Amino acid sequence: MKPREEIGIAIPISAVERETAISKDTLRMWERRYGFPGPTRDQFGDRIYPHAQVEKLRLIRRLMDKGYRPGKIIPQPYHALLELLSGSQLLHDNFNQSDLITDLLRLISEHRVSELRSALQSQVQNLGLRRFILEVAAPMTRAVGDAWFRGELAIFEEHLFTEVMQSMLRKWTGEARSTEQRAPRILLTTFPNEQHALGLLMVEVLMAMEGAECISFGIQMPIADIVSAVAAHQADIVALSFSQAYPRTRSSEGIMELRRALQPHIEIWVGGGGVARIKRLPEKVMEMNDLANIPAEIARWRQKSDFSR
Amino acid sequence: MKPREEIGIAIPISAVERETAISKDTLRMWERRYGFPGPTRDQFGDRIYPHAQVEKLRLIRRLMDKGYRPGKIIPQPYHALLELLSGSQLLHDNFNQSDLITDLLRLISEHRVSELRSALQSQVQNLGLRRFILEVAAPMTRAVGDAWFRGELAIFEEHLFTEVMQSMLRKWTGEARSTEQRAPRILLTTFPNEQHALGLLMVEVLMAMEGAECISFGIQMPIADIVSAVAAHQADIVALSFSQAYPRTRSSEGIMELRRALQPHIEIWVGGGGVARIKRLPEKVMEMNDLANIPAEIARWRQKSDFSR
DNA sequence: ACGTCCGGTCTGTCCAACACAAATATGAAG
DNA sequence: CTTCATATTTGTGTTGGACAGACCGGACGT
Repeated sequence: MKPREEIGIAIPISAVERETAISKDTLRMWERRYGFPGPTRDQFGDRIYPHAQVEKLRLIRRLMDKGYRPGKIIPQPYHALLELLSGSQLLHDNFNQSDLITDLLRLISEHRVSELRSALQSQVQNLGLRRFILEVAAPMTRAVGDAWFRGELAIFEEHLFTEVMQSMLRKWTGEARSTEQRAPRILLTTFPNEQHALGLLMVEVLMAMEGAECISFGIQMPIADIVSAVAAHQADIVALSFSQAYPRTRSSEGIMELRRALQPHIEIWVGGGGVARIKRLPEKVMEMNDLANIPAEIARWRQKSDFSR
Repeated sequence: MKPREEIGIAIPISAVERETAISKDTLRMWERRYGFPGPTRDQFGDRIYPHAQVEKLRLIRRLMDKGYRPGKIIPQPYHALLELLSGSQLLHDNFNQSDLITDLLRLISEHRVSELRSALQSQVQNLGLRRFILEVAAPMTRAVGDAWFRGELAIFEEHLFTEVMQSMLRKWTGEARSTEQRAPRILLTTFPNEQHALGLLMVEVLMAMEGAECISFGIQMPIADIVSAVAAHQADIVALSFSQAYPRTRSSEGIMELRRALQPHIEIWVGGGGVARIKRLPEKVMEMNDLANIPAEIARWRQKSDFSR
């Protein structure tokens, strides 16, 4: 139990773990192996990390998410890493970023909340819910995450965007629907420590539009509880969402554990930036790499279901 | 990096951390100090925890959230802990629990989701939004938390209730309102590590009904960010929600830090089960011990504001 | 040219044992 | 009953080491 006075500019190891999502063990290991980070010590001999080092760690974390390996990037100076990042990603993303997204981002950074809200609302009117999610909500969520990372948005501005978008999406969830077809009953959730709820919500709305019976449990559900809930609600499919930041080992390990615990006829669908990087998924797990595929997958399930009946 | 074969019924330490939210370090420390948990070892000498021990750990975790200390409860056998759990709060709460709440709880435990949803919906119709929140949503949130604690509801059932209620409440947030009176601009959020969003949502809806301009940042906002956001959005009031489980020291310390960082004319309103137990609140902090007081407080603010103009 | 197998290197997570500040309980004195 | 000082409890930090599995690059066969 060692909370103590903030040291102004330098933060303790637990705070670094929270901010960078790099575990304490790994931070100490890097220090031993690569000589970075090289935190100073406080009056009790505990590590405290200066702001600049934390910034570099964030950069490293982001590059690792893109596939770079620690040994190659940790020894390099900050500016070289920045170049790597802009070389790999900025071009691609800014290129496809529509004017609309850019305008909406500006509304966020200028704190014009009500204008943001009405701009989004009118997009829903124009495009319809389905295209709104695919062409506005999803790209914007990605753009906001990237802008936060590049320091163009404060974390609280990202939070605010999340809230506004959540309010909009929730309006279309959880309403009773009746369809002639057999509706797959889909249980939606995320693993523990996953904080991002937006991806899940977008999926929920899209699935509901296809006539699926969605039961969302929100974020952070222990695996054992997922198993109980599947049994209790007689779900046909479990849909899991993983954000970019979710540790690869955790996600693939967790998915395998879940696959083993569930009966084979229960399908597992996974999606989000956090699964794109996983190389080997277990058998009998569906990767949804594009929200636009949801209708096709639900149709496939219905066909399979009719056939086996 | 040590993913390896699951041993069927026993799980490695990382999985226990994920499932119980007790850190690896703490698990090892308890083993040394109290002799529990006593995991067996796999072929590599790593700890693997049998299912029964994980269940006891979950129980311990719940009791600690209610204020029990590890040293007192860890040595006790499983059944004794179960008794502690059911004995602690049962009397008081069942006494003034209305039939309606009891019925709704039954719908949750029997997994009749769509019926729960329509039952709630019709309550909104009957009572109006304001009375619905005060007389149904708030007491139910408390009842569900208690039922979970007593083991009558699984955690996934509490999650599901939260999602359903959130969907309902979100429908009334974030809509543009225009009032003649000067609307206080209210920033809503919680401190880091606070997971409960429902209280905040209920407050948001009630405040919005009084014509306040609510800007909700969702949960888990660092204090420094709150300060920046107040400046950016020129908020008049910061409203914070604390759930029962929130550590007392963190809340009172955090509130004091926030009070020091904000200009004196910015009001701080705090509420929720987590502040009821705090003895000394700093000067110039409003405690909202009842949701029903919100209209009066907003009226007070308007009067004060008119006067000082 | 392309796929596949195989050694060597890289890397994160686990282990042990200990240290100690802060939180909490306990008991004494006003 | 409150207040203050002292004792106990408890989580998080420390060092240093081990090693399984992921990853890379070269050799080989088709």
